[in-house]
Amino acid sequence: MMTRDSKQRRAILEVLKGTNSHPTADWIYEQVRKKIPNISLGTVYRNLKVLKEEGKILELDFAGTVSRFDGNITPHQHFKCEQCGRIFDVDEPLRQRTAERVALKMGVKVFNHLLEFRGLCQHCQPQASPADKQETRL
Amino acid sequence: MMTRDSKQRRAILEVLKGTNSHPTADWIYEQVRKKIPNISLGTVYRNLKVLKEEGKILELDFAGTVSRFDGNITPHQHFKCEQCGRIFDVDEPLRQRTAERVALKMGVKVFNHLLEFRGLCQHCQPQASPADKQETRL
DNA sequence: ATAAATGCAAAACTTTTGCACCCGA
DNA sequence: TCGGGTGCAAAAGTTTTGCATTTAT
Repeated sequence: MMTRDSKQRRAILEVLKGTNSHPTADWIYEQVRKKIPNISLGTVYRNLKVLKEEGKILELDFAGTVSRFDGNITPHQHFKCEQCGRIFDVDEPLRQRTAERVALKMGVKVFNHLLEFRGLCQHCQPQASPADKQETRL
Repeated sequence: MMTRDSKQRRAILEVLKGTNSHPTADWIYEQVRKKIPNISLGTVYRNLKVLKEEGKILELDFAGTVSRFDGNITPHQHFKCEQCGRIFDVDEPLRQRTAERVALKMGVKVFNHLLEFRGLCQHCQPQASPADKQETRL
C-alpha cells in the first residue's frame, strides 16, 4: 500500500513532535482541530495507526484504558504517577546490551524497549512536615 | 472503607494466581464462571480494581485497548510480540539500584517498575531458511 | 444491623468501520 | 485517472455505574 500525503496527517505528526507530553488521541484531535476545524476523530485514529506502522511515532499503553502516543521514538523511560496519572520522561538510558541479551536468550527480535517506573510524583506525595502545613491531598 | 470477603473475590484472585499468562478481564470472567456461573462481568471489574488497590495484583497496560492483569507482583519484565500480541515473561532482573537512583533524582516515590521489550516472538518471525519451507506468516 | 458486595442492565467511553465523496501523485 | 485519504455516523468493544437485593461481619 502506497501511503500518500495529506495536511491532516502532517498536522497530526506536527502536534505530536511539538510536545513532550504523552497525549491521548482525543487531545491530539483537539489540538489539530485548531488548525483544521472539521477534521474527524476517525481520521486522527487512522493516521496515528499509519504513523505508528511507519515507525514515526510510538504508541504507549500505560494509561489504563486510553492509549497514549509519543513523538519521541528513541528508546526511553517513563515514570507514571499512580495517583494523578501523569507520565514523565526519565533520563536513565537502558543499555542496549540488555536488549541484545534478551533477544539471544529468548530467540526473539527486539525492536524497542520501554521502562516504566510507577509511584507517586512530587506533587502527589503526602507532605507531613510539621512546620509548613500544606493542603492535604488524599 | 472496610473491605469484606466474598467467594467471588477469592475466586478471581485464585484464577489470577494460578496462571502465568496475562489475562484480560474478560478471560478471567470466563474462567471464574466455570465455578460461579452467574457471576457478573461488573463484579469482575470491581474486584480487579480492589485487588489492584490492595496491591495483590498488577494491572498491565501493555496491550493496546484492553487491560491485562498479572498475579505476579514482584518487579519483572515482559516481552510483547507486536504481531500476535502475546506477552511473555522475561527473566532479566532489573537492579533495585536503578529505581533508587530515579527516585532520588526526580524526587518521586517508586513503588514498582516494569520493563517492556517489543518485537517479534519466535513464532512470528519470518523464516527464510531455504531447506525447510514453513507456512508463510504475514 | 449495617455497610460492603453482587447481579443485572443501562450508560459512558474509546476505537473501529462502512460508505460516498475528495484529492494527491 | 485511480487509489489512498477524509468526514460523517453507526457500530463494536471495553469499562463503569445506578439500583435493588444479598451477604459477611
